[in-house]
Amino acid sequence: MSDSFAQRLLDWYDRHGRKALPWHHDRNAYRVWVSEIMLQQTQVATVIPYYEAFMARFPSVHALAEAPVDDVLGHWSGLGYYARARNLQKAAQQVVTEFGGDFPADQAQLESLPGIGRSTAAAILAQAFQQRATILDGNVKRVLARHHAVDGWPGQTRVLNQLWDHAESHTPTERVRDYTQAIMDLGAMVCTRSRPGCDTCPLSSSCAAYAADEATRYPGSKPKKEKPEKSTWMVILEDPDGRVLLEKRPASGIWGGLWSLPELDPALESDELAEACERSLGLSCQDVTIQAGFRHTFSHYHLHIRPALIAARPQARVADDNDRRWLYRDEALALGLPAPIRTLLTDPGQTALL
DNA sequence: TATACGTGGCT
DNA sequence: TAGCCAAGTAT
Repeated sequence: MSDSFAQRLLDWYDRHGRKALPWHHDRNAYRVWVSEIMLQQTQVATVIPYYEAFMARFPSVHALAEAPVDDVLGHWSGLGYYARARNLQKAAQQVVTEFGGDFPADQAQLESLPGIGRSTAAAILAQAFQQRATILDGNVKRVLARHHAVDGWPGQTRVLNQLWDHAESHTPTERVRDYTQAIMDLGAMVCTRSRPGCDTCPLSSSCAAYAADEATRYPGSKPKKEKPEKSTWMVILEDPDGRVLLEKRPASGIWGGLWSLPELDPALESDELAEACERSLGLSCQDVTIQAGFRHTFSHYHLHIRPALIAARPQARVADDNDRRWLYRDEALALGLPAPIRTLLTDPGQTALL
């Protein structure tokens, strides 16, 4: 065992740690990997129901590799960061073709797979293979920034490198799987962002921030920047049968790869929408109704969404049948609709449309 | 190095 | 309540 830091953490874990999360049973590299990807920037309570449904549908790396991508995205819909889902399937296909269906127990080879970075590779090594490896997620950053009174925002390379150094130096050679879970659990349950439970923390006796009574000063906060305001038209094109036109979004950008209502150039005036639909979608429209807009806030900008209900004339046809489909709402919900668009389609209270 | 990428919980 | 943040990675 390395230092008393790790030992105190393990003793605490034995009494208070989380040991019955869904990915803790039937533990193998595939199950650990899926959980780690879902848990990136996403809280445990949010992940659990998605994880259960995902594993029921894609129980093995082969099942995931062979599935239609819309099926994978559909199971991810509502979780956010959809590149994770597309990368997940790409990586599954690579594991099958390049590694014979077995995840490599090697840091560099794991990192060669899309969506797996330094910390996720280490988590898989520790959790699935019980190999000594060092993780550094948000919880660990907070614990270490406080324990060593590391100044500055972890987004800065200098600060990040310091945290990695501390993380490496504390990683024990024995019980790495439990240690890795322990330091994350401590961050999630005791060394929380606000109101940390220093009174019950096993590390308080050596914690520099606690000694200075300044736990919440660490880690340093991100410099704040003004979020730009963007705007878009979202058109609810309805054909005489009551079907709605959806289009598959490009793989990059917001809601990448998901099916959503078509967007139109925000510079268009409302009386130009019908003509714009005819031009860009190749179908004839009538009866444009502008709905109340609403603002949606993302990590880096605000988006003002202006919904427009447009009736398509009978026998309307669109170009690009692969990328655009007329669908009844129930069918639409089975696809990878992102949550805000799903709300538009299903919540009459919000839009007074449907 | 900075920015893009989502959604939901917390204060 | 509006802003901050969460089991990070890719570009």
